[in-house]
Amino acid sequence: MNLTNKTSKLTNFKISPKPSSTISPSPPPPPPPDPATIANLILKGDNPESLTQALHSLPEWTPHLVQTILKRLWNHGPKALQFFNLLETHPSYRHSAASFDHAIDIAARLRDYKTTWTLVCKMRSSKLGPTPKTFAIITERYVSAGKADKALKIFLSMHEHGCQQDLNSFNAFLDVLCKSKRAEMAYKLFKIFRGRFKADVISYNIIANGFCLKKQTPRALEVMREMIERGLEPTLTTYNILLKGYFRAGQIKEGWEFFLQMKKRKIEIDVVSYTTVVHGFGVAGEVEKSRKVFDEMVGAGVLPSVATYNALIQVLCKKDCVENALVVFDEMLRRGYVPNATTYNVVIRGLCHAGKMDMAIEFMDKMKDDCEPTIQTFNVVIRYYCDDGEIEKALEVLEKMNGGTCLPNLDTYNILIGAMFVRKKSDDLLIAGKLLIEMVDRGFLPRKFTFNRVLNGLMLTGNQGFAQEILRLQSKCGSLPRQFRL
DNA sequence: GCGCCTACGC
Repeated sequence: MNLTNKTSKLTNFKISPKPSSTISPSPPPPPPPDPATIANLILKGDNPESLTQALHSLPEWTPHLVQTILKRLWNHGPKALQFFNLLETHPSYRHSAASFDHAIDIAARLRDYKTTWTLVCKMRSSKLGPTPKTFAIITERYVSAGKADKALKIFLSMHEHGCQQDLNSFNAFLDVLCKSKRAEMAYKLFKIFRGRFKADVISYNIIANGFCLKKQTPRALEVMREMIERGLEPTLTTYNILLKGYFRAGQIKEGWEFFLQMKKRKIEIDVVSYTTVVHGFGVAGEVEKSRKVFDEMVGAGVLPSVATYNALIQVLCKKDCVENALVVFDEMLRRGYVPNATTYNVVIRGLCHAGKMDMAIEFMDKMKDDCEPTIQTFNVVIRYYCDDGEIEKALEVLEKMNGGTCLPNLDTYNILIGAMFVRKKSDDLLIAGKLLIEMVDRGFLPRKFTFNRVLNGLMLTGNQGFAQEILRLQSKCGSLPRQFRL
């Protein structure tokens, strides 16, 4: 047995089998394994054999623990899949359907379709699926990779994988198309298949929302009329979709009139409607109207949600000043609301934008009492440090990420690499090269522009050798699976 | 299964 450093590290964290020197007759059970520790072990473990051994020797694997670790490794696709594969040979643990879905999502995001379908086959032979959820994930990834036709074929062949299509999966597929701005294609398919799947209000809502996302409110209205003609009653969701559509398309007046019409027709306006209007007015620069609607809703017997507060706080940050936003933030706390990650991210962005970096960092620490910082939190702070020329501080934040909760994503790398050119320092270019290698290693594909920029920089600063290395990496990337934004 | 809040189109 070859016990490496990595395995003894496990002992330090007390997640290996109990020590033999127990005094009490019934020793307390070992503490549950800490997901962060295990995730870091996987990230650092470059020796697959010792890693396998370490993971297999863990006392209790649960689907929940596996899920948590996969989530943590989300921005390191190759490592996440390695982890998933290593557990497949575990003597007793068996993957759950949810873990399979997660691994399939990661493989498809890496555009590693061979692995994706291998996992689907394994899922089937373990009698865990594939489920409609699995197909929603796969088709979404194909569509966002620009392969909508392939996604359609996959949807239509679901039954060959032992998964029957029904109205729910049809709606889910339409939604995938609409969310990636393919409302026209979704609408065509909808017309072809609505009889076969007995399209319902939700199908119509999805299509209407698809047109709204493309700022085509007249088309969305058409869809709504069509549903009425066919004897389906629009729901509050239908109206809220249209309402949002007007504001998103910049039709503020139309949006407000639509809202008044909803009131007039005695439609029970809910917190979503109000949040839409508060946000819509604010984004259009109508801060006073935004506030007025916010104040009105309580009188109308509709309580604001955290999302409503988030909308108002964001509006004040962007169109008024961060100080007034903080007043609302405090008011929210006084009324017993628990801010979520969006609340903090909005406030942190506002503080950064106002040049109050120290306060932003304070909020980032305070945030941990209520929720975990997200990738957006880190990216905002890194971006503003870079803009301020505080490259070292930005890199410190990156270090923190790699040692902790949230791994850097494509945006993080793009922001940082971009910042390595402002000081015209040779050392910065070396860091840019290192970051480029790291991001490729983690399954992100840099744009051609990024490669060329780093190459030029390295050549100009006399780092020909390193430039050669980057060049080799670039040619290797041509055949690598591609990954893009989340 | 759809709708509100971070982030949005170059």
